[in-house]
Amino acid sequence: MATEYVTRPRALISRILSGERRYLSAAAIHGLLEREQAKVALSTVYRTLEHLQAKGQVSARVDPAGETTYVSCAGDHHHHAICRVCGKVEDVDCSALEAIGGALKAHHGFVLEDHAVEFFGRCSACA
Amino acid sequence: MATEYVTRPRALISRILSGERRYLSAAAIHGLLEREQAKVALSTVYRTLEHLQAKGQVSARVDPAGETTYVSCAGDHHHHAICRVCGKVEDVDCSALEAIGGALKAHHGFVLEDHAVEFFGRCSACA
DNA sequence: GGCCTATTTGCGAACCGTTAGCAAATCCCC
DNA sequence: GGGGATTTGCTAACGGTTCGCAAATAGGCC
Repeated sequence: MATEYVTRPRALISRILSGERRYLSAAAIHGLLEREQAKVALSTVYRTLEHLQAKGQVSARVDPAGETTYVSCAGDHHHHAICRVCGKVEDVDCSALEAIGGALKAHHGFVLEDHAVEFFGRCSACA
Repeated sequence: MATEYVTRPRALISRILSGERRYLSAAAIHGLLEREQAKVALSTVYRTLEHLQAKGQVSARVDPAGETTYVSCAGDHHHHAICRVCGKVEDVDCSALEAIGGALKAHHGFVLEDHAVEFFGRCSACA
């Protein structure tokens, strides 16, 4: 059965992700690895990202250009505020949204099951 | 200067989009056109979609698989509730979100400039 | 420490949605 | 109907992502 190995590429990628609180593409991570002389194949980066996602340690976002990007991320339900200048990601809880469920039901007969929210602006350092 | 032509492919695609209130991929639209014997090149579908987007008549969304999908859509600021069963899209105004700006500023020093929201659930017909 | 087997990696080719180049067709206006 | 700008169709290229398979690695066991 599926025993899980801790390998060098996985350790490196996990470290990079928890250090950089920004959405990074697979190619960007691959680039950072090269910069520190670590030879890891791009396909390994993709597979590791998929693996970390399955473990709930990373969440993914597809940017408007269609490129998938990744941040390290605790598992519980929350949203992200993304700085347009430096890319920094802040965790946002928004219980405010639950309230909208009632309005959707009343106006459209729509039963709300889930939602996705992203905030864009400037973080404290870039304001 | 850029005079704008109304052509057969553009008319067909506009009609399909305003008829189907669901997010459709370029390939899906191309398929619908074929089904009605209209011969339009896939690249024309892409160009028309880009054109309609620029005119503010269509809005795009990149699905988790990275495929871009399109709906006809009025210009003013609102969000979409997407039925998970039939794909139907309802327009949702959510002034409730404006309130979150204050909390973001207070907790993280984050200056909110914009947001993106999507709701998922079941529409009245599919509930 | 060395061995064994399942897991993971690296490489390259394949894939798929999307974009670009260019000649032919189309639209609009006079 | 004629003429010039815009749009289309076709095909090839592109960029990100996935896949297949043999070589390398992790980790338990003697």
